[in-house]
Amino acid sequence: MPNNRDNGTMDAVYTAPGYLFRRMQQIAVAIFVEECRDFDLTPVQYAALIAIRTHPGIDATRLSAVIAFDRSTLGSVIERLETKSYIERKPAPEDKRVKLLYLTKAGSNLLRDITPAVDRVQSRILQPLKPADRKTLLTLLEQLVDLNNESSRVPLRAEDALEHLGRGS
Amino acid sequence: MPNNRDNGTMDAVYTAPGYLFRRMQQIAVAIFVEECRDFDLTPVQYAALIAIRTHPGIDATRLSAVIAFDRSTLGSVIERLETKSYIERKPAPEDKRVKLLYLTKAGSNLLRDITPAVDRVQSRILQPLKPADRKTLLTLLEQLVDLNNESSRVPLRAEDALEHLGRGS
DNA sequence: TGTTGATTGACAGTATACTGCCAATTTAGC
DNA sequence: GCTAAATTGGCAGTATACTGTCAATCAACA
Repeated sequence: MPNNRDNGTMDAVYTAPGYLFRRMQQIAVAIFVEECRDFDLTPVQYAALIAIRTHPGIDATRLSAVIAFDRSTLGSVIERLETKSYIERKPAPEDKRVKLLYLTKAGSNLLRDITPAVDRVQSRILQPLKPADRKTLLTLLEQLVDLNNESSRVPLRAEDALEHLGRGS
Repeated sequence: MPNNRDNGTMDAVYTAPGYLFRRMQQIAVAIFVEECRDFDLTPVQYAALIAIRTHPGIDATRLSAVIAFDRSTLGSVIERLETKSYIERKPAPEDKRVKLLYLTKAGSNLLRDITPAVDRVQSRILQPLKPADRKTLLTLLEQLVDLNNESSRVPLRAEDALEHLGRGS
């Protein structure tokens, strides 16, 4: 078999940034699931909980902007978090359309308990690299995500949450 | 509002590798969809087609190993590709369990036509970075995916396809 | 003030991803 | 050769993601 190495077009797939980012995302999720098996929480649910803790009383639309997750997807995420009693959804008195999100005590406790596991996740993802390379990759990755923000379907708008808080206070 | 900058825990989310890889994957998919709007093809379907072209007569299980996609997921991907007549599924004569995958003429033509768009996708993903940084990031990313291969739910096994070909020839 | 336009949350539909489970089939061990 | 274990593809169930659409509601403007 002389053509073991000339899989040709497959190499183009294996070295394409799009393919590599997909693989890394899958790997990161797999590590998260493994480390957090004891807690009934997914990566997206974790990010949502952190954002709600940081911005108590945020609504779903603003939450989606703050963590850059799709608003439609977030609907079911919020529903699951509410079913598990980690958050509460209260109608806003001054606007009958919006529902304000608050962390419950159970949600707060969960975040406290899961933090060490999540720290291990982030550490394990980059672990195979040399420390200097980890730093380099992370810096470039942050830059790239930021510079590509507008190419995303749901660009990150961290300020929107403050706008919202400005209303109430 | 004095605490604009101390969103504290959100910064931990924004700089976490897991979060950044998720964002980059979403961005990469968004760019793919935009560039390939004229073609009825998703990133996963594209990778599957390339792999089938490279390994004609591969079966679903080996295909999942060659592109490192989940076998269950791949079932519906293959079904969609077959519905769109880009591939054919033929029963293997020597093993009644397996169904062999082949690219059709339409699939072949599609790959030929879509290639420039896919090249633009890969180029656009890294475009915001300086050329030297693109190379650095890509190299580190390739290393990281390779070193984390076993942490993936479906590790890449490029050789399995050759094993399979060894049977028939 | 009354209508238009925007916003919010909900829903339907499609496409990954992953976990399990299952039947048919093949292979391995005895 | 016969049974047990492994393989293959399919299916059900859950969880992202994204596209649309829709009704209720609010805001802005004529």
